[in-house]
Amino acid sequence: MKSDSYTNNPFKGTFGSLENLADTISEVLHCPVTIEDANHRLLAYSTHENSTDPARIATIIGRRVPEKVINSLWKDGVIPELQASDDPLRVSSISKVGLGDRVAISIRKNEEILGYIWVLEVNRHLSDEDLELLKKAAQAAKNQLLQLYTGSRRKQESLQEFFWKLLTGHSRNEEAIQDSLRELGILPGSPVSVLILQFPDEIDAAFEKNISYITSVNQSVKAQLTALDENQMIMLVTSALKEPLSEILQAFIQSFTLQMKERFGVREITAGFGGIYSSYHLTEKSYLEALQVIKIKNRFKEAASELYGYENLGIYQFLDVIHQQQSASRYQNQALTKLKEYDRLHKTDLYNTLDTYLSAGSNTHLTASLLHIHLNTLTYRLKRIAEIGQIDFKNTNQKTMLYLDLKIQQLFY
Amino acid sequence: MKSDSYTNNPFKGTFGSLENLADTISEVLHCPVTIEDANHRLLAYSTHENSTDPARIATIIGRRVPEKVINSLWKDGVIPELQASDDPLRVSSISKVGLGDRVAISIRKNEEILGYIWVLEVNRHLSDEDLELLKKAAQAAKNQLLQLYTGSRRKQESLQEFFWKLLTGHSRNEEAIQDSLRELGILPGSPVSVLILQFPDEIDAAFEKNISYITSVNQSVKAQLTALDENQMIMLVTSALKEPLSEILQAFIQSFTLQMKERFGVREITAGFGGIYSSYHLTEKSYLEALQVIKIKNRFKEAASELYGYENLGIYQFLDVIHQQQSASRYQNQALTKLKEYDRLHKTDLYNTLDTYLSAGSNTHLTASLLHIHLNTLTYRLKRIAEIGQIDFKNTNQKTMLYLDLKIQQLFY
DNA sequence: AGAGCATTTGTGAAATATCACAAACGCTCT
DNA sequence: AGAGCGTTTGTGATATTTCACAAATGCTCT
Repeated sequence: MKSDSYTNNPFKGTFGSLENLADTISEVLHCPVTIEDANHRLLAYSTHENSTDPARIATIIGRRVPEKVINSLWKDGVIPELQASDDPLRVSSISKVGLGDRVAISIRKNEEILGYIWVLEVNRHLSDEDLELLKKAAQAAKNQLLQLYTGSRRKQESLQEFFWKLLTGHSRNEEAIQDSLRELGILPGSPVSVLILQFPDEIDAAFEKNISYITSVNQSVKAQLTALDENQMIMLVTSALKEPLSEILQAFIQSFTLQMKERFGVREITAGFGGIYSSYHLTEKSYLEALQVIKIKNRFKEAASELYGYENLGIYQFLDVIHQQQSASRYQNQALTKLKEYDRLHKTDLYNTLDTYLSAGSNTHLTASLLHIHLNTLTYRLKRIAEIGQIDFKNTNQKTMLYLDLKIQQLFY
Repeated sequence: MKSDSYTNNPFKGTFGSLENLADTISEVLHCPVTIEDANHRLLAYSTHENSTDPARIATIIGRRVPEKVINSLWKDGVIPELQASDDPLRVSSISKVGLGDRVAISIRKNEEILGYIWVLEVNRHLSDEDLELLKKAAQAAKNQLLQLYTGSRRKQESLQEFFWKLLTGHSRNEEAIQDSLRELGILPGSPVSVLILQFPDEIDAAFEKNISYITSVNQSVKAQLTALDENQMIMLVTSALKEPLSEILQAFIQSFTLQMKERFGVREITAGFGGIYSSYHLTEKSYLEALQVIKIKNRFKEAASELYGYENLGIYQFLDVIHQQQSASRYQNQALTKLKEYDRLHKTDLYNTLDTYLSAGSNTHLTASLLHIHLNTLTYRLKRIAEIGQIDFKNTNQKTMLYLDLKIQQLFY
């Protein structure tokens, strides 16, 4: 009878230490085990196994889960899902951050998160029974952790993790956010926006120092929160100046890119910021908008080179909704299709000519020089384009539609 | 006990005729009652009451519910809802078609609709108990109707009602639709589109004759189904010719409007057609698109005067999705706002000037003549517009955005 | 090879757009 | 009333676009 009970729940009773518990779980499941607190600080890890993955090694070495890994888990929605449930969650490997296949479960008392247990599936794939056992292990860990947190030691969220929670839209309550901000020593003040600085390569510690130096020296823009995501630096920015934030940010980006180039020889910085809002629960929106700006700038290098703010994106703000509607109704721009077909058959360049011409605001001179062709060549081509594509260049509606469709095709195909 | 059972269900037992049943229901509920078959043909009506409404009078006179009323009930989703449930449905008065407040219930055997009972709430508002009684009345009517439909007399849908079912998207199964069409003597053939002809006034019988004459004389376009909706004639059209249907329809509309003007002196006809599809379950889509065309043509009289097909709407296809996205993100075009404010303060006409200029494809000559102003006046205004609105007329993105925003404001405000 | 076609380049004239400047108009404010 | 400002109209010079036509080039097909 006792043996039976043991098989059912090998984690009954108190263990001397969390290390003992980690080892026991590891023994039962035959997998490496890590136990973290709610802030992803390492509490204990099993020692019997040798095979493991880079993320676990880094966690053990640093006695904390690397920010990179935490960010990635937030972005993929893993942590929110863990926090919302008592059940184990299988997490597929994320090689980008050195994370192998694993199963995780949260340690919770009621709704409060106390920590997490991670089980690496290096040796074997956990069965449904194993997952049941893991739930029991989490129960056992709960008691241990409650003893650890003796009233005074409340959950202290890291700035970074809090920021990721905002960025991924997992904090919706404006008042709660403002309270947290004050606790974290940040004065929640007037309009903020999410600014993304994207560099050619992944940002390492030394490089981050350089960036931080330039941003902190700058007086106009204040970064309330900062996070790194591969080659992007993400900042929640505001300003004490009275000028519109969009202008301040624009000026900041220009001076920043200039300084990075002059001082550290870094070129090819793409920077953009999302909408400017007065509520922190719109941080995710602003972040997504900033990402959209970055995407557009990468696609339309020259045309969008002077664009930094989402609100200034112009038509680029709407290309995706138009595209969605077009896909739904199986729309195809006949003129463009015909031109492409003609180009293919005759090895001509009408499609690109039309794009350049329209993008150049129907300016023949400019277009010809951009294409390095004779003015008359251009006019000839335009005549052919009008014929083949049944285009009336005096019809603004049609011309606008062509322009939009051209940009959509460049963005999505 | 017997009396009790009678109170519970006064409609038990068979009645000699449906008229008797109608009178009994009317007595119990103190309201006028009408019973129709599945095709809205009058089967019986109560005679004890005198107060009634125009729709009921017309139904009794014509021994059928007027098409106008049926169409209206389809458009409002009343009939689909009745058909889907055994419960009574309260229908608010639709004064446009002479319909007073009433309660309706379908008479069904399993999923098959046998008919409907209508109760006019002229004297009193029916209570929940009354509605329960009505359900029982429908049960009683079921038995009567089943005797009426003796096997051979199946439900024969009218062309019009079938068409409305298509137009309102209540027929989704393509095969079933095609079967129905064949039954109705229509050969389901190649691409169809929904064409709407809109006239200045409501279409009466005499006028319908004139329309029908012109459409039937025409050889290129064939109307498979037709319906009237106030001042609109709605047609499901196809063609035997091999030219693209859009071109045929365009030519047809032009000749139709010309003939209506010459022969009957009818001006101000707005015509448009939706997408051209090869599947009948897309009829609703095509109908909605045709309605969109009509809407655009009414808003942008001159600019859209040569547009008839949805596929040729160009930017007008997307103004609504762009507008939705803009509303969601509380977007406002700063330049336009500033210009409007300036106009208000200085009693100038910059906003309209910009609109005309952009719509005229940035052609100064044309714009000046359209506005009846001197060329130099225009150039001066453009300079001011650029200053005030911070507009760079060489920036195509910005110009396009302005153009779109102008059209959106005209469409939605 | 060479006819046939689409394309590119060159030239010049006519139509349009752009710019600079001056004068006149109309409204508001003191 | 008249100064001040913004607006409109007029004139002329200059730049740009558009059009017509001719010639040269390049490619394909037989």
